[in-house]
Amino acid sequence: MAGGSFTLPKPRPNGPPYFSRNQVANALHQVAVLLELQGANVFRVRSYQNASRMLGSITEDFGELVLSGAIFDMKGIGKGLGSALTQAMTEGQWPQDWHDLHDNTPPGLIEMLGIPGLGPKRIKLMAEELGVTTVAELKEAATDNRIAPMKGFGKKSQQRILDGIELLSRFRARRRLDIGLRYGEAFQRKIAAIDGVHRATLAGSARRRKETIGDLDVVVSVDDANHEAVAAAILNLNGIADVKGAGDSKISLILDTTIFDESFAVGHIDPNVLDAIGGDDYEQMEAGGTIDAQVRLVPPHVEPFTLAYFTGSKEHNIVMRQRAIDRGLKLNEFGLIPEAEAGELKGMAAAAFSLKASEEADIYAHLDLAYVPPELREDTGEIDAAAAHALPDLIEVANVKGSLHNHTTLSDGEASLEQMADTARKMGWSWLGIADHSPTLKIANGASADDLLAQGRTIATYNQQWADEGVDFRLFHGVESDILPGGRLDHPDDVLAELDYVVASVHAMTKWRGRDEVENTEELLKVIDHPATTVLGHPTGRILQGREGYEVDLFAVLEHMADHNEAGRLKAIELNASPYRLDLDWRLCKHAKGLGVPVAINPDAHSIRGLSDIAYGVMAARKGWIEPADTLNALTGHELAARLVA
DNA sequence: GCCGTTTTCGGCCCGACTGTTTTCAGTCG
Repeated sequence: MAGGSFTLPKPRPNGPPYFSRNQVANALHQVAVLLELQGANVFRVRSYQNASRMLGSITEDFGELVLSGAIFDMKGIGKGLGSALTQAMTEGQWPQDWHDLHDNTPPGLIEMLGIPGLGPKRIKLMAEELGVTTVAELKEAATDNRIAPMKGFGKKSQQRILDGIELLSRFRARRRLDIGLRYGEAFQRKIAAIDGVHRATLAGSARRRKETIGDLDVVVSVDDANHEAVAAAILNLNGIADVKGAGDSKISLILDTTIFDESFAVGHIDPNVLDAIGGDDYEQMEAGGTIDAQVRLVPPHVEPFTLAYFTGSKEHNIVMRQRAIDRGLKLNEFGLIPEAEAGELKGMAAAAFSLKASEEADIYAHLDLAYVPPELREDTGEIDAAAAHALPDLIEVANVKGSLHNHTTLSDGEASLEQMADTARKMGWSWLGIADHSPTLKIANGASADDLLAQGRTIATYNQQWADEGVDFRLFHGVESDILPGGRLDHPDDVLAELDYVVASVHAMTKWRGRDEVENTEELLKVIDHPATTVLGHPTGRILQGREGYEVDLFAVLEHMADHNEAGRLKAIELNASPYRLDLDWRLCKHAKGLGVPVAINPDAHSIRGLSDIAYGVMAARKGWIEPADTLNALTGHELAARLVA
């Protein structure tokens, strides 16, 4: 989750506290992975993972939590982890055995975990028996037929490892949300159209709207009488490159682009960004390609349980099951079964005694919970909120009235000001913000101050025209200003004063990625302090599956922005809606919301088509617990104008 | 490693599938 290499974070120079919450969560995650590879007790591993995830979802000031000792009261933090974290935060030292774990684990083994079908046990065994410590050595061992003869392995395992290494190098095993959804929805539609299918639903991480998707899950409800025929029809669909396995209730297969009836075109990304992340290679990776899919066939009365089960997340399911156990019930993919009645029966047989559910909501109701939208099912507090009937009323695309960060032909956009405004109106928006690039970003044809001011005069003319005609639409005029050294903006103050707002963004990625978290964070705090800055654009600069963002303590940045907002100065954080970015990460949205920092969901559109990327931004915002009132997008043009002046 | 008003020890979610076995371990979600 937190970016950076797989090494324990270095303490900041001016502690205590010596580490940011990001860094601690990251360190805990690393230790969990390393312990797994050492063959440690799985429950011990889980406690590190739980602690790491918990840190990502708390809203309290983490440094204070540790320094005051309140950390020991957090669920999932006991004596061991509590004192380890306290020592780290107050003295700047990770426990010695965490360092030892790193020293004793070749990095290649961590990489091997990304190979499908390989887990910690078998990686450890191969390292011990064959001495392989890198993916390259593993490939060599498989090619030399040294893996198949090992106990517990065989020809098929060996081949699967070779295939997995190939996959790892091509896709890093996951696809972006937009790509995964396109495959998933195409596949789901084809299955739904088969005779005898009651319902086909896309489940898994695609339904939860994760920013990347490992494989697709489709839950299909079908009467027993049609089960076999439907299974056969699915295997005959176009778009299936390979069938990996077909059991009674589960079909595993690989889809390729022939699943699409129309031609497969990928989304748009700035050419300059594309170049920076490998250009053709990156495009090829996403255009050509395959995705794994699993189909589960179940009878209709079982389907809600199966759908809930395969929507996950795994962590959410674990908490749900525990809640069921507390009520004398057993929850699985077949039902919610009273322990006493089912006795020794298992699986579908026990499901005959299940409580009834015709929709997922019934399952939650049986457990005294409000229905939890799929996006929230990550075990980051949604169960407690559902128990208290305090779940957020999540934002929807229909709530969006406009967006602030969009480009025109004045810099590197494909569409004119008029075309962008026209499209926004057709989408039902009542306002649109134009923020073209600033002069320093030459590669994106950054506009000069004169051209920018001329654009402003054009916008004023249009706004007057619409007002005269009684049209409920207006343009806001801003700029996407590069953040220059020292946290300065890219135009003189008198030019900035002419604008409605400024989106301040980092583009000098090489420089920013070469620096540490402390320096980067300080620069951002400075640019936020500039009176003209309204929105912090794509806050980490990450490109999903392309490059990591620069190191930054976004918790500190958000807290700083919160101070400004409390003093009445609007400082919003962007959730860049491009499916290539989705930056701010959804995991931090909830934190922004808790601090009262408005979220600006921005398509960063470089074309009229780019405006529709708002949908992905809304998906990520929903995942981050965002309600309409937490955003700038749900404001009317009139309301936004008032906020920008204040 | 965490947790606990039936507990400070002995649990910790659950089942399917695969490939390897001949009753099961590993992986996955």
